[in-house]
Amino acid sequence: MMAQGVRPDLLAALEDRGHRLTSPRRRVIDHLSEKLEGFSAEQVHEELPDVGRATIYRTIKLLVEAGVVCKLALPNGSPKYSLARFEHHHHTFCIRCGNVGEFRAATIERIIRALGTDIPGEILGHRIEFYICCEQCLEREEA
Amino acid sequence: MMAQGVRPDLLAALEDRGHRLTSPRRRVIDHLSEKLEGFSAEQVHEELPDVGRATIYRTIKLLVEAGVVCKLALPNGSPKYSLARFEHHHHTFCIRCGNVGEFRAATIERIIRALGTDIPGEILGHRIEFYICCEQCLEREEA
DNA sequence: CTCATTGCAAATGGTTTGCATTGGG
DNA sequence: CCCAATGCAAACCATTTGCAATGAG
Repeated sequence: MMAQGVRPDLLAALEDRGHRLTSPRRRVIDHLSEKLEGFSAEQVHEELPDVGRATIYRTIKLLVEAGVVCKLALPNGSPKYSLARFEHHHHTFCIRCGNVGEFRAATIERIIRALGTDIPGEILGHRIEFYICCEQCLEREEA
Repeated sequence: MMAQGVRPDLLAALEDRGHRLTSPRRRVIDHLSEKLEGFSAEQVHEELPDVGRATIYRTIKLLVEAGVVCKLALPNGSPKYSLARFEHHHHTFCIRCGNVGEFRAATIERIIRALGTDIPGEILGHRIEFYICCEQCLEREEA
């Protein structure tokens, strides 16, 4: 796993909204910047034991509000988060290892717009999730 | 709201799986049978005060496992449930009143199958949710 | 200097569980 | 009769909040 430095959009998310760049927040952002996969709030707390639990939850919430981190509600278990890579996208969730991925598909958006007639009321947003067995887990299975 | 009697599929869901048709369970099923819209477990508990909270949660869980009730995880707030009306379907969630609806769209399924190539790994399932302002709320707004 | 932010610990809230009692088959 | 199911209360667990202390700008 290669370090790529702090993600500038995470820092900007706080600065642009007038939040202070305190050292606990910087620690959280530095840590999340390395994340290539989905994570839970509690997991981040375990990985950064000397940042207060409340601060971790509060910082993640700020990042979600700013749109640079996505919150994924799962049918069971606590919510998973992931760094937003694309402007608008959907998620994949590996039911084996729990990793959250991201994908964008213009096709889907077009269909969904056409689908408006099937839906009673005004469509304000949508969410699409794919439950998958990811490539790594498939490989692991073959081995 | 017109009573339509107990939904036979809810009763069958318990019988077929070897669960007893006790009177608390029958109370829950009778009550849910009248539900035209989404509900939360806690809401059912309020509406049936003399059925133990634990029994309500346990019964709903049985019905979800049997596939006759759907569990809808929302990005915030507790899960909502709804009676399953179609074999395979997706949900609409009104962000004003919180009502959960159901719709089926064969088109979507076809597209999704074609989309497999965009997704790394094996697709095992999917979920689509629409966040809407439902017709009732739109009307209410106009008034 | 001042006020946003922190960190702890306590509170919260929905859900689950342990266990003695009950009642369906 | 017997074991599954109940109901209460306590336990759980992730998340939130109150509040005094702290530190960024």
